[in-house]
Amino acid sequence: MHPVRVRFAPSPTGALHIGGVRTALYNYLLARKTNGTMILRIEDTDQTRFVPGAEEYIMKSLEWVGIKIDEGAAQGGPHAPYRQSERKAIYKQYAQKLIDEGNAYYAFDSEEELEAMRNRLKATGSSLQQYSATTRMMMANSLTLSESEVAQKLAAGSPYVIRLKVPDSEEIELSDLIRGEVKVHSSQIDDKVLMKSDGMPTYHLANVVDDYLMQITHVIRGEEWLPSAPLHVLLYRFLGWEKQMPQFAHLPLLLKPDGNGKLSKRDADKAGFPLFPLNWTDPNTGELSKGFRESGYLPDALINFLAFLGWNPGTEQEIFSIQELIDSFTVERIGKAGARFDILKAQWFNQQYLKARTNDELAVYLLEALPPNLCSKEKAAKICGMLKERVTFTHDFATQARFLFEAPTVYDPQVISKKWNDDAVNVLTAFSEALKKLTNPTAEVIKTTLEQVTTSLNIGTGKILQALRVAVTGAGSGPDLMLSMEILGSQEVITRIQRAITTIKKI
RNA sequence: GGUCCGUUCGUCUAGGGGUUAGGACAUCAGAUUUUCAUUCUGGUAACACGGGUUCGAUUCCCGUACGGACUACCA
Repeated sequence: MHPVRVRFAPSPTGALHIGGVRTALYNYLLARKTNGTMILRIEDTDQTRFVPGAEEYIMKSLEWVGIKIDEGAAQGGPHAPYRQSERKAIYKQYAQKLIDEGNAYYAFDSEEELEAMRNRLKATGSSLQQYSATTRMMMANSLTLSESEVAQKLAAGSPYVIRLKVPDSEEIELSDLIRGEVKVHSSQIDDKVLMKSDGMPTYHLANVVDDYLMQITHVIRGEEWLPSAPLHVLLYRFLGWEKQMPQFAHLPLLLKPDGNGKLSKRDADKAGFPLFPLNWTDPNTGELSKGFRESGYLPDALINFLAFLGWNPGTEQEIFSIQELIDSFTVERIGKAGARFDILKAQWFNQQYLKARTNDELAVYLLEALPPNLCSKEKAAKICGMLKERVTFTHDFATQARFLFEAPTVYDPQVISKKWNDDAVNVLTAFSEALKKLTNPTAEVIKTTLEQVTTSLNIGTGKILQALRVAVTGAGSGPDLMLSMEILGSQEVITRIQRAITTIKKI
């Protein structure tokens, strides 16, 4: 396949939704697979929805998940600027071309007039309440007004928009890589606003102009754009760019985990999982939205999970590195139906990736949760090695390792009532005595020591193991006890056993 | 309402005119681990419905139902 030029084009109106991350991912995979170019274009044409920090957030998020941008607002490139607000003059020029050639027109209607038009149409029982071929001649625009009236209004600075003059009766065909041929009749499309009264273009114009100018070969975007894709085809045609029109691929939506509909923040909050890559605090409301990173997910696990929501390689392999995804990705294997977001599956992926990390890599997650200088790197790596089979999230290391740094203050009452008895106390007493004779014993040595004690007292090791565990850790279950005691050190183990014997007696 | 898109186990999905409809997550049972977790083995579980076409349809066609997206001077 020839090198593609693809773009991810978010608008900086808030945190980057996980669905957006998947769109970016599919674009990225295709770019890398074909040795093509990945472009990040900031679509900030809506000044009213601008949110400070959102653009930086998007960039940081993509960086975290490992999607590297070749051309974009931050890295520049041959088609700079990559921020639409900085390309205002460019759009204006093409809007003018459309007007000059009779494919667009000025419209001066106020909001109230538009509202009145829609109500009028509604009252007649019309199925469409649109500014279109059937209604445009009843409105205030350069089609109905005389040339001098229009010139006068323009000169007087009356607010206006530029609308596309959609042909009234024509079948518009478009070919989608995922859905095949899609046909829409032009009567269903309204005379979309191309330039807003503030001088900014709308998405429709800006997107077509930029995709052409930036030589985009494939437009991979969410399914919500499918209904307006025929409009974009029209725009390419009127601008004389039909031969250079990119190929379209409209991705299936990410759906709510239960019930139906597009996945939203509400659903995520309700089900208690994040919906954004990184933590995000809304500058206006101060509301904090949890990120996958802060919730303990690994970026490559998240990417693997996301890649499989709407795409699959056709083999039985489930775990894919980003490079493997790049190698096996094809748009042909993208599905058509929306995919439910199943956080349990994401957790499983995370667990698999955590297990595959080296102990040294994992040590970072433990260390960052601990007070400085409490634990050496080597010790942290050892602890993580012991714990890695039992964790789902990065923060699990710290919570599960807690007993190694803090002696228990409470003891699991269930274990005590079932397993704490004279035999246990006898073994523990003798065991701690035996430990005193050892220096830095390994798990192996500790184990044989314990077995020697139990055999000499003629008590099964299994009978008292739970008691030992509860004495040392406070809990009835946990990681390998012998290894835990090795890490704790014999002195600490002795102290804990003795404390347990005296405190539990009182209960 | 209209337009467009979609529909295989609970979920993500493979498959495709004749298959014991395959895998993964979840779930259940057993084994291992003298705990829990991990791991292993096994089980339950799906072609939305109705018509065609055909010797045969889950697969192709048409409807119906259901679901979704869109229907802004938002993207």
